[in-house]
Amino acid sequence: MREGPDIARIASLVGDPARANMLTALMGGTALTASELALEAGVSLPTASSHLSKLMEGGLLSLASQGRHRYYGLAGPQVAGMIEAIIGVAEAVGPKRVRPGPRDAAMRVARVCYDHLAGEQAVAMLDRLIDREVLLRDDSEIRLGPAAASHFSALGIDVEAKARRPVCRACLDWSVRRSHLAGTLGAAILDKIIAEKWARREKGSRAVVFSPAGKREFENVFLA
Amino acid sequence: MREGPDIARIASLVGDPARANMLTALMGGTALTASELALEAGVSLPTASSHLSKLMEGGLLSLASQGRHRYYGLAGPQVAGMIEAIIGVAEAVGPKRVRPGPRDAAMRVARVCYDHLAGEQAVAMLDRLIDREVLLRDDSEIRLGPAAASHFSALGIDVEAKARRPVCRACLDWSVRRSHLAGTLGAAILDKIIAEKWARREKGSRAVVFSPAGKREFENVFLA
DNA sequence: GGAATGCTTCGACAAGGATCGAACTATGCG
DNA sequence: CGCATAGTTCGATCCTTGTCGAAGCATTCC
Repeated sequence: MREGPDIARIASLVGDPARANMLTALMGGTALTASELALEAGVSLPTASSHLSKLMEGGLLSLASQGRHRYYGLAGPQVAGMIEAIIGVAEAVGPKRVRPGPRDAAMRVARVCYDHLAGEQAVAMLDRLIDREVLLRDDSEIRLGPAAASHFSALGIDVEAKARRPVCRACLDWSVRRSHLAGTLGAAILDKIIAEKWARREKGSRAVVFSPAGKREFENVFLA
Repeated sequence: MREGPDIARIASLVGDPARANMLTALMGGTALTASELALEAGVSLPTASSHLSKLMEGGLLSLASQGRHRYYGLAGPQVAGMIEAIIGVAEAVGPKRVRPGPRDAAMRVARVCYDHLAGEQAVAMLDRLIDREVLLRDDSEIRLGPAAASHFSALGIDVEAKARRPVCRACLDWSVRRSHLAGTLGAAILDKIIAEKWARREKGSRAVVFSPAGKREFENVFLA
Protein backbone atom coordinates (compact mmCIF):
# COMPACT_ATOMS: atom_id res chain seq x y z
CA MET A 1 0.00 0.00 0.00
CA ARG A 2 1.29 3.40 -0.97
CA GLU A 3 0.52 6.87 0.16
CA GLY A 4 1.54 10.25 -1.14
CA PRO A 5 -0.19 12.66 -3.46
CA ASP A 6 -3.58 11.42 -4.54
CA ILE A 7 -2.90 11.02 -8.21
CA ALA A 8 -5.90 8.74 -8.72
CA ARG A 9 -8.19 11.53 -7.60
CA ILE A 10 -6.77 13.97 -10.13
CA ALA A 11 -6.60 11.44 -12.94
CA SER A 12 -10.14 10.23 -12.39
CA LEU A 13 -11.34 13.81 -12.68
CA VAL A 14 -9.83 13.93 -16.15
CA GLY A 15 -10.93 10.37 -16.79
CA ASP A 16 -14.57 11.07 -17.46
CA PRO A 17 -15.32 11.79 -21.13
CA ALA A 18 -17.52 14.79 -20.39
CA ARG A 19 -14.96 16.36 -18.10
CA ALA A 20 -12.11 15.55 -20.47
CA ASN A 21 -13.95 17.37 -23.24
CA MET A 22 -14.46 20.38 -21.02
CA LEU A 23 -10.81 20.49 -20.05
CA THR A 24 -9.72 20.09 -23.65
CA ALA A 25 -11.98 22.97 -24.63
CA LEU A 26 -10.46 25.10 -21.90
CA MET A 27 -6.96 24.37 -23.21
CA GLY A 28 -7.84 27.06 -25.74
CA GLY A 29 -7.17 29.48 -22.91
CA THR A 30 -10.40 31.42 -23.00
CA ALA A 31 -12.69 30.94 -20.04
CA LEU A 32 -16.09 29.54 -20.93
CA THR A 33 -19.52 29.57 -19.30
CA ALA A 34 -21.25 26.51 -17.95
CA SER A 35 -23.65 26.34 -20.89
CA GLU A 36 -20.86 26.61 -23.44
CA LEU A 37 -19.02 23.81 -21.69
CA ALA A 38 -22.17 21.70 -21.57
CA LEU A 39 -22.37 22.06 -25.33
CA GLU A 40 -18.69 21.18 -25.80
CA ALA A 41 -19.05 18.11 -23.65
CA GLY A 42 -22.33 17.05 -25.19
CA VAL A 43 -24.22 16.78 -21.92
CA SER A 44 -27.16 18.55 -20.36
CA LEU A 45 -26.74 21.63 -18.25
CA PRO A 46 -27.33 19.93 -14.91
CA THR A 47 -24.80 17.26 -15.75
CA ALA A 48 -22.25 19.86 -16.78
CA SER A 49 -22.85 21.80 -13.61
CA SER A 50 -22.20 18.72 -11.54
CA HIS A 51 -18.96 18.03 -13.38
CA LEU A 52 -17.83 21.61 -13.02
CA SER A 53 -18.29 21.59 -9.28
CA LYS A 54 -16.24 18.42 -9.09
CA LEU A 55 -13.46 19.95 -11.15
CA MET A 56 -13.57 23.05 -8.97
CA GLU A 57 -13.39 21.01 -5.81
CA GLY A 58 -10.49 19.09 -7.29
CA GLY A 59 -8.64 22.35 -7.86
CA LEU A 60 -8.37 22.00 -11.63
CA LEU A 61 -10.50 25.01 -12.51
CA SER A 62 -10.71 28.67 -11.62
CA LEU A 63 -13.94 30.62 -11.58
CA ALA A 64 -14.70 34.23 -12.38
CA SER A 65 -18.25 35.42 -11.76
CA GLN A 66 -19.48 38.28 -13.88
CA GLY A 67 -23.09 39.14 -13.32
CA ARG A 68 -25.16 36.14 -14.13
CA HIS A 69 -22.35 34.58 -16.12
CA ARG A 70 -19.82 32.31 -14.51
CA TYR A 71 -16.64 31.87 -16.47
CA TYR A 72 -14.66 28.70 -15.89
CA GLY A 73 -11.01 28.44 -16.85
CA LEU A 74 -8.08 26.15 -16.18
CA ALA A 75 -6.63 26.71 -12.72
CA GLY A 76 -3.15 27.39 -14.06
CA PRO A 77 -0.23 26.47 -16.30
CA GLN A 78 0.58 23.38 -14.30
CA VAL A 79 -2.84 21.93 -14.98
CA ALA A 80 -2.48 22.83 -18.65
CA GLY A 81 0.90 21.10 -18.71
CA MET A 82 -0.60 17.96 -17.25
CA ILE A 83 -3.33 17.88 -19.88
CA GLU A 84 -0.72 18.31 -22.60
CA ALA A 85 1.21 15.37 -21.18
CA ILE A 86 -1.90 13.20 -21.19
CA ILE A 87 -2.69 14.26 -24.74
CA GLY A 88 0.84 13.26 -25.69
CA VAL A 89 0.39 9.76 -24.35
CA ALA A 90 -3.07 9.41 -25.84
CA GLU A 91 -1.67 10.45 -29.23
CA ALA A 92 1.16 7.97 -28.91
CA VAL A 93 -0.77 4.92 -27.81
CA GLY A 94 -4.08 5.80 -29.40
CA PRO A 95 -5.38 4.13 -32.53
CA LYS A 96 -2.92 5.49 -35.07
CA ARG A 97 -5.00 7.18 -37.66
CA VAL A 98 -3.49 6.36 -41.01
CA ARG A 99 -3.35 9.97 -42.03
CA PRO A 100 -3.53 12.94 -39.71
CA GLY A 101 -6.42 15.10 -40.80
CA PRO A 102 -6.03 18.67 -42.02
CA ARG A 103 -6.97 20.05 -38.64
CA ASP A 104 -4.17 18.03 -37.05
CA ALA A 105 -1.73 19.48 -39.53
CA ALA A 106 -2.87 23.00 -38.70
CA MET A 107 -2.58 22.22 -35.00
CA ARG A 108 1.00 21.13 -35.45
CA VAL A 109 1.93 24.35 -37.18
CA ALA A 110 0.37 26.71 -34.66
CA ARG A 111 -2.16 26.40 -31.89
CA VAL A 112 -3.15 27.98 -28.62
CA CYS A 113 -1.72 26.42 -25.48
CA TYR A 114 -3.68 27.81 -22.54
CA ASP A 115 -2.83 31.46 -23.20
CA HIS A 116 0.15 31.43 -25.54
CA LEU A 117 1.21 30.14 -28.93
CA ALA A 118 2.40 26.55 -29.41
CA GLY A 119 3.40 24.40 -32.36
CA GLU A 120 6.20 24.57 -34.91
CA GLN A 121 5.94 28.31 -35.34
CA ALA A 122 6.15 28.90 -31.59
CA VAL A 123 9.15 26.62 -31.16
CA ALA A 124 10.93 28.31 -34.06
CA MET A 125 10.15 31.71 -32.58
CA LEU A 126 11.67 30.86 -29.21
CA ASP A 127 14.78 29.43 -30.85
CA ARG A 128 15.26 32.58 -32.88
CA LEU A 129 14.66 34.91 -29.93
CA ILE A 130 17.35 33.08 -28.00
CA ASP A 131 19.76 33.17 -30.96
CA ARG A 132 19.32 36.91 -31.14
CA GLU A 133 19.79 37.22 -27.37
CA VAL A 134 16.40 38.81 -26.97
CA LEU A 135 15.88 36.05 -24.46
CA LEU A 136 18.35 33.99 -22.49
CA ARG A 137 17.86 30.36 -21.69
CA ASP A 138 19.29 28.84 -18.59
CA ASP A 139 18.05 25.31 -18.41
CA SER A 140 14.27 25.37 -18.42
CA GLU A 141 14.47 28.87 -17.01
CA ILE A 142 14.04 31.65 -19.56
CA ARG A 143 15.00 35.25 -18.81
CA LEU A 144 14.90 38.54 -20.62
CA GLY A 145 18.08 39.27 -22.53
CA PRO A 146 19.88 42.53 -23.33
CA ALA A 147 17.91 43.06 -26.52
CA ALA A 148 14.52 42.40 -24.94
CA ALA A 149 13.41 45.90 -24.00
CA SER A 150 14.02 47.45 -27.40
CA HIS A 151 12.66 44.48 -29.32
CA PHE A 152 9.37 44.26 -27.47
CA SER A 153 8.73 47.94 -26.87
CA ALA A 154 8.83 48.35 -30.65
CA LEU A 155 5.91 45.92 -30.71
CA GLY A 156 4.06 47.78 -27.97
CA ILE A 157 4.66 45.06 -25.42
CA ASP A 158 5.79 46.17 -21.99
CA VAL A 159 8.07 43.45 -20.69
CA GLU A 160 8.50 45.20 -17.37
CA ALA A 161 4.81 45.00 -16.50
CA LYS A 162 4.80 43.12 -13.28
CA ALA A 163 2.41 40.41 -12.35
CA ARG A 164 2.48 37.47 -10.02
CA ARG A 165 3.08 35.20 -12.97
CA PRO A 166 6.59 34.98 -14.37
CA VAL A 167 7.27 36.94 -17.55
CA CYS A 168 8.94 34.04 -19.30
CA ARG A 169 8.44 30.35 -18.92
CA ALA A 170 9.32 27.35 -21.02
CA CYS A 171 6.46 25.06 -21.93
CA LEU A 172 6.99 21.65 -23.52
CA ASP A 173 5.37 21.32 -26.91
CA TRP A 174 3.71 17.94 -27.37
CA SER A 175 3.86 17.92 -31.16
CA VAL A 176 7.43 19.16 -31.64
CA ARG A 177 8.76 17.80 -28.33
CA ARG A 178 10.74 20.99 -27.73
CA SER A 179 9.96 24.05 -25.63
CA HIS A 180 8.05 27.12 -26.62
CA LEU A 181 7.55 30.40 -24.80
CA ALA A 182 4.89 30.71 -22.10
CA GLY A 183 4.41 33.21 -19.26
CA THR A 184 3.01 36.72 -19.54
CA LEU A 185 5.32 37.47 -22.45
CA GLY A 186 4.10 34.43 -24.34
CA ALA A 187 0.55 35.53 -23.68
CA ALA A 188 1.26 39.08 -24.80
CA ILE A 189 2.74 37.87 -28.07
CA LEU A 190 -0.30 35.74 -28.80
CA ASP A 191 -2.51 38.74 -28.04
CA LYS A 192 -0.45 40.78 -30.47
CA ILE A 193 -0.75 38.17 -33.20
CA ILE A 194 -4.52 38.08 -32.87
CA ALA A 195 -4.91 41.84 -32.43
CA GLU A 196 -2.86 42.57 -35.55
CA LYS A 197 -4.95 39.97 -37.39
CA TRP A 198 -1.81 38.14 -38.47
CA ALA A 199 -3.73 35.01 -37.62
CA ARG A 200 -7.16 34.00 -36.44
CA ARG A 201 -8.28 31.25 -34.14
CA GLU A 202 -10.03 28.35 -35.82
CA LYS A 203 -13.58 28.24 -34.52
CA GLY A 204 -14.05 25.48 -31.95
CA SER A 205 -10.46 24.34 -32.09
CA ARG A 206 -7.10 25.23 -30.68
CA ALA A 207 -5.65 25.71 -34.13
CA VAL A 208 -4.29 29.12 -35.08
CA VAL A 209 -4.29 29.90 -38.80
CA PHE A 210 -2.01 32.58 -40.22
CA SER A 211 -3.07 34.64 -43.20
CA PRO A 212 -0.46 34.82 -45.98
CA ALA A 213 0.31 38.46 -45.19
CA GLY A 214 0.20 37.85 -41.46
CA LYS A 215 2.62 34.98 -41.76
CA ARG A 216 5.08 37.25 -43.54
CA GLU A 217 4.71 39.88 -40.84
CA PHE A 218 5.17 37.36 -38.08
CA GLU A 219 8.24 35.82 -39.66
CA ASN A 220 9.60 39.25 -40.31
CA VAL A 221 9.31 40.24 -36.67
CA PHE A 222 10.11 36.97 -34.92
CA LEU A 223 11.92 34.65 -37.29
CA ALA A 224 14.16 37.12 -39.17
CA MET B 1 -18.71 17.62 -28.96
CA ARG B 2 -15.02 17.19 -29.46
CA GLU B 3 -12.92 14.53 -30.98
CA GLY B 4 -9.23 13.90 -31.07
CA PRO B 5 -6.97 11.81 -28.89
CA ASP B 6 -8.92 9.89 -26.30
CA ILE B 7 -7.51 11.52 -23.22
CA ALA B 8 -10.37 10.36 -21.02
CA ARG B 9 -9.45 6.76 -21.74
CA ILE B 10 -5.85 7.27 -20.67
CA ALA B 11 -6.73 9.38 -17.65
CA SER B 12 -9.37 6.96 -16.43
CA LEU B 13 -6.81 4.19 -16.54
CA VAL B 14 -4.70 6.18 -14.10
CA GLY B 15 -7.82 7.27 -12.25
CA ASP B 16 -8.41 4.08 -10.35
CA PRO B 17 -6.63 3.94 -6.97
CA ALA B 18 -5.36 0.42 -7.43
CA ARG B 19 -3.97 1.18 -10.88
CA ALA B 20 -2.53 4.49 -9.72
CA ASN B 21 -0.66 2.68 -6.96
CA MET B 22 0.72 0.20 -9.43
CA LEU B 23 1.90 2.91 -11.78
CA THR B 24 3.45 4.86 -8.94
CA ALA B 25 5.28 1.74 -7.84
CA LEU B 26 6.56 1.24 -11.38
CA MET B 27 7.90 4.80 -11.43
CA GLY B 28 10.74 3.26 -9.46
CA GLY B 29 11.87 1.90 -12.82
CA THR B 30 12.22 -1.73 -11.90
CA ALA B 31 9.71 -4.05 -13.50
CA LEU B 32 7.54 -5.92 -11.03
CA THR B 33 5.53 -9.12 -11.11
CA ALA B 34 1.77 -9.29 -10.88
CA SER B 35 1.87 -10.48 -7.28
CA GLU B 36 4.22 -7.71 -6.20
CA LEU B 37 1.97 -5.17 -7.83
CA ALA B 38 -1.09 -6.69 -6.17
CA LEU B 39 0.65 -6.19 -2.84
CA GLU B 40 1.59 -2.61 -3.70
CA ALA B 41 -1.94 -1.81 -4.73
CA GLY B 42 -3.53 -3.59 -1.80
CA VAL B 43 -5.82 -5.79 -3.88
CA SER B 44 -6.16 -9.49 -4.49
CA LEU B 45 -4.31 -11.21 -7.27
CA PRO B 46 -7.30 -11.62 -9.59
CA THR B 47 -8.13 -7.96 -9.23
CA ALA B 48 -4.56 -6.95 -9.95
CA SER B 49 -4.48 -9.20 -12.97
CA SER B 50 -7.58 -7.55 -14.33
CA HIS B 51 -6.09 -4.10 -13.83
CA LEU B 52 -2.85 -5.11 -15.46
CA SER B 53 -4.55 -6.36 -18.58
CA LYS B 54 -6.41 -3.07 -18.83
CA LEU B 55 -3.20 -1.09 -18.47
CA MET B 56 -1.58 -3.29 -21.10
CA GLU B 57 -4.45 -2.84 -23.48
CA GLY B 58 -4.26 0.90 -22.89
CA GLY B 59 -0.61 0.86 -23.89
CA LEU B 60 0.72 2.14 -20.59
CA LEU B 61 2.71 -0.94 -19.65
CA SER B 62 5.27 -3.22 -21.21
CA LEU B 63 5.55 -6.88 -20.42
CA ALA B 64 8.54 -9.20 -20.26
CA SER B 65 7.84 -12.87 -19.69
CA GLN B 66 10.56 -14.84 -18.02
CA GLY B 67 9.59 -18.40 -17.32
CA ARG B 68 6.63 -18.40 -15.02
CA HIS B 69 7.28 -14.81 -13.99
CA ARG B 70 5.77 -11.93 -15.88
CA TYR B 71 7.46 -8.61 -15.31
CA TYR B 72 5.42 -5.49 -15.87
CA GLY B 73 7.06 -2.12 -16.42
CA LEU B 74 6.07 1.32 -17.65
CA ALA B 75 5.73 1.41 -21.42
CA GLY B 76 8.22 4.24 -21.78
CA PRO B 77 9.56 7.64 -20.77
CA GLN B 78 6.53 9.44 -22.13
CA VAL B 79 4.23 7.54 -19.82
CA ALA B 80 6.59 8.23 -16.93
CA GLY B 81 6.54 11.91 -17.81
CA MET B 82 2.76 11.96 -17.78
CA ILE B 83 2.66 10.36 -14.33
CA GLU B 84 5.16 12.93 -13.07
CA ALA B 85 2.94 15.70 -14.41
CA ILE B 86 -0.09 14.28 -12.65
CA ILE B 87 1.89 13.91 -9.44
CA GLY B 88 2.87 17.55 -9.78
CA VAL B 89 -0.74 18.69 -9.97
CA ALA B 90 -1.80 16.38 -7.16
CA GLU B 91 0.97 17.79 -4.99
CA ALA B 92 -0.05 21.32 -5.82
CA VAL B 93 -3.80 21.07 -5.30
CA GLY B 94 -3.78 18.26 -2.77
CA PRO B 95 -4.45 18.86 0.89
CA LYS B 96 -1.31 20.77 1.78
CA ARG B 97 0.28 18.83 4.53
CA VAL B 98 1.60 21.35 7.01
CA ARG B 99 5.02 19.79 7.03
CA PRO B 100 6.44 17.51 4.42
CA GLY B 101 7.46 14.29 6.12
CA PRO B 102 11.03 12.97 6.24
CA ARG B 103 10.42 10.69 3.31
CA ASP B 104 9.29 13.66 1.26
CA ALA B 105 12.49 15.48 2.13
CA ALA B 106 14.56 12.47 1.06
CA MET B 107 12.56 12.26 -2.17
CA ARG B 108 13.33 15.87 -2.95
CA VAL B 109 17.04 15.33 -2.52
CA ALA B 110 17.33 12.22 -4.65
CA ARG B 111 14.93 9.66 -6.04
CA VAL B 112 14.51 7.25 -8.90
CA CYS B 113 12.56 8.51 -11.92
CA TYR B 114 11.74 5.50 -14.08
CA ASP B 115 15.33 4.41 -14.65
CA HIS B 116 17.48 7.40 -13.75
CA LEU B 117 18.21 9.74 -10.86
CA ALA B 118 15.95 12.71 -10.10
CA GLY B 119 15.78 15.39 -7.41
CA GLU B 120 18.09 18.17 -6.30
CA GLN B 121 21.22 16.06 -6.68
CA ALA B 122 20.30 15.05 -10.23
CA VAL B 123 19.50 18.60 -11.30
CA ALA B 124 22.77 19.85 -9.82
CA MET B 125 24.63 17.07 -11.58
CA LEU B 126 23.24 17.96 -15.00
CA ASP B 127 24.03 21.65 -14.46
CA ARG B 128 27.59 20.84 -13.57
CA LEU B 129 28.08 18.44 -16.48
CA ILE B 130 26.94 21.15 -18.85
CA ASP B 131 29.19 23.75 -17.21
CA ARG B 132 32.13 21.45 -17.73
CA GLU B 133 31.09 20.79 -21.32
CA VAL B 134 30.84 17.11 -20.68
CA LEU B 135 27.35 17.54 -22.06
CA LEU B 136 25.91 20.18 -24.34
CA ARG B 137 22.41 21.53 -24.04
CA ASP B 138 20.51 22.76 -27.03
CA ASP B 139 17.03 23.55 -25.92
CA SER B 140 15.52 20.42 -24.41
CA GLU B 141 17.95 18.42 -26.50
CA ILE B 142 21.05 17.22 -24.69
CA ARG B 143 24.09 15.93 -26.56
CA LEU B 144 27.45 14.53 -25.64
CA GLY B 145 30.15 17.19 -25.37
CA PRO B 146 33.87 17.13 -26.12
CA ALA B 147 34.75 16.01 -22.63
CA ALA B 148 32.17 13.22 -22.52
CA ALA B 149 34.20 10.23 -23.70
CA SER B 150 37.08 10.69 -21.28
CA HIS B 151 34.85 11.60 -18.36
CA PHE B 152 32.58 8.61 -18.63
CA SER B 153 35.09 5.98 -19.73
CA ALA B 154 36.95 6.75 -16.51
CA LEU B 155 33.78 5.66 -14.75
CA GLY B 156 33.45 2.53 -16.82
CA ILE B 157 30.46 3.85 -18.74
CA ASP B 158 30.48 3.38 -22.49
CA VAL B 159 28.67 6.38 -23.94
CA GLU B 160 28.96 5.01 -27.46
CA ALA B 161 26.93 1.91 -26.69
CA LYS B 162 24.11 2.15 -29.13
CA ALA B 163 20.53 1.37 -28.40
CA ARG B 164 17.23 2.43 -29.81
CA ARG B 165 16.79 4.83 -26.91
CA PRO B 166 18.62 8.14 -27.05
CA VAL B 167 21.75 8.41 -24.94
CA CYS B 168 20.78 11.72 -23.40
CA ARG B 169 17.39 13.16 -22.72
CA ALA B 170 16.15 15.97 -20.52
CA CYS B 171 13.44 15.07 -18.05
CA LEU B 172 11.52 17.66 -16.08
CA ASP B 173 11.92 17.32 -12.33
CA TRP B 174 8.65 17.85 -10.49
CA SER B 175 10.20 18.88 -7.19
CA VAL B 176 12.87 21.25 -8.48
CA ARG B 177 11.01 22.25 -11.66
CA ARG B 178 14.17 22.06 -13.70
CA SER B 179 15.54 19.30 -15.93
CA HIS B 180 17.66 16.37 -14.99
CA LEU B 181 19.40 13.80 -17.15
CA ALA B 182 17.49 10.84 -18.54
CA GLY B 183 18.22 8.46 -21.42
CA THR B 184 20.61 5.52 -21.41
CA LEU B 185 23.34 7.70 -19.93
CA GLY B 186 21.10 8.76 -17.05
CA ALA B 187 20.25 5.12 -16.48
CA ALA B 188 23.91 4.08 -16.57
CA ILE B 189 24.81 6.72 -14.00
CA LEU B 190 22.11 5.52 -11.64
CA ASP B 191 23.36 1.96 -12.09
CA LYS B 192 26.85 3.13 -11.24
CA ILE B 193 25.67 4.90 -8.09
CA ILE B 194 23.88 1.81 -6.85
CA ALA B 195 26.62 -0.61 -7.95
CA GLU B 196 29.32 1.42 -6.17
CA LYS B 197 27.06 1.50 -3.11
CA TRP B 198 27.29 5.29 -3.01
CA ALA B 199 23.59 5.19 -2.26
CA ARG B 200 20.86 2.66 -1.71
CA ARG B 201 17.24 2.64 -2.68
CA GLU B 202 14.83 3.14 0.19
CA LYS B 203 12.72 -0.01 0.47
CA GLY B 204 9.26 0.45 -0.98
CA SER B 205 9.87 4.02 -2.04
CA ARG B 206 11.41 5.97 -4.87
CA ALA B 207 13.81 7.70 -2.49
CA VAL B 208 17.54 7.24 -2.95
CA VAL B 209 19.65 7.69 0.16
CA PHE B 210 23.35 8.48 -0.10
CA SER B 211 25.78 7.23 2.49
CA PRO B 212 28.11 9.91 3.87
CA ALA B 213 31.09 8.45 2.04
CA GLY B 214 29.05 7.78 -1.09
CA LYS B 215 27.83 11.36 -1.16
CA ARG B 216 31.44 12.60 -1.06
CA GLU B 217 32.36 10.26 -3.91
CA PHE B 218 29.37 11.31 -5.98
CA GLU B 219 30.03 15.00 -5.46
CA ASN B 220 33.67 14.46 -6.23
CA VAL B 221 32.89 12.84 -9.55
CA PHE B 222 29.86 14.81 -10.68
CA LEU B 223 29.65 18.06 -8.79
CA ALA B 224 33.33 19.01 -8.59
C1' DG C 1 4.61 -37.83 -13.57
C1' DG C 2 2.95 -35.18 -9.76
C1' DA C 3 3.08 -31.33 -6.71
C1' DA C 4 3.80 -26.44 -6.14
C1' DT C 5 3.91 -21.81 -7.69
C1' DG C 6 2.56 -17.77 -10.59
C1' DC C 7 -0.97 -15.96 -12.97
C1' DT C 8 -5.40 -15.54 -15.63
C1' DT C 9 -10.34 -16.34 -16.52
C1' DC C 10 -15.09 -16.86 -14.96
C1' DG C 11 -19.12 -15.76 -12.41
C1' DA C 12 -21.60 -13.22 -9.08
C1' DC C 13 -22.10 -9.29 -6.31
C1' DA C 14 -21.95 -4.55 -4.70
C1' DA C 15 -21.07 0.24 -5.04
C1' DG C 16 -20.04 4.28 -7.09
C1' DG C 17 -21.16 7.63 -10.24
C1' DA C 18 -23.02 9.57 -14.60
C1' DT C 19 -27.22 11.04 -16.40
C1' DC C 20 -31.50 13.69 -16.94
C1' DG C 21 -36.13 16.02 -15.70
C1' DA C 22 -38.08 18.96 -12.59
C1' DA C 23 -37.93 22.24 -9.21
C1' DC C 24 -35.35 26.05 -7.24
C1' DT C 25 -32.19 30.37 -6.89
C1' DA C 26 -30.01 34.37 -8.80
C1' DT C 27 -29.19 38.05 -11.98
C1' DG C 28 -30.64 41.25 -15.53
C1' DC C 29 -34.13 43.76 -18.30
C1' DG C 30 -38.15 46.43 -19.16
C1' DC D 1 -42.73 44.18 -10.15
C1' DG D 2 -42.82 40.36 -13.57
C1' DC D 3 -40.64 37.84 -17.07
C1' DA D 4 -36.50 35.76 -19.28
C1' DT D 5 -32.02 33.80 -18.99
C1' DA D 6 -28.00 31.49 -16.48
C1' DG D 7 -26.99 28.26 -13.29
C1' DT D 8 -27.44 24.94 -9.28
C1' DT D 9 -29.71 21.36 -6.40
C1' DC D 10 -32.53 17.30 -5.82
C1' DG D 11 -34.22 12.75 -6.66
C1' DA D 12 -34.65 8.65 -9.30
C1' DT D 13 -32.71 5.64 -12.61
C1' DC D 14 -29.46 3.00 -14.75
C1' DC D 15 -25.12 1.26 -16.06
C1' DT D 16 -20.33 0.76 -15.60
C1' DT D 17 -16.70 -1.12 -13.17
C1' DG D 18 -14.12 -2.68 -9.20
C1' DT D 19 -14.04 -6.56 -6.18
C1' DC D 20 -13.17 -11.33 -4.67
C1' DG D 21 -13.67 -16.70 -4.46
C1' DA D 22 -13.24 -20.64 -7.09
C1' DA D 23 -11.68 -22.89 -10.88
C1' DG D 24 -8.53 -23.29 -14.87
C1' DC D 25 -3.68 -22.85 -17.44
C1' DA D 26 1.13 -22.62 -17.59
C1' DT D 27 5.73 -23.31 -15.91
C1' DT D 28 9.12 -25.12 -12.91
C1' DC D 29 10.97 -28.21 -9.45
C1' DC D 30 11.44 -32.70 -7.34
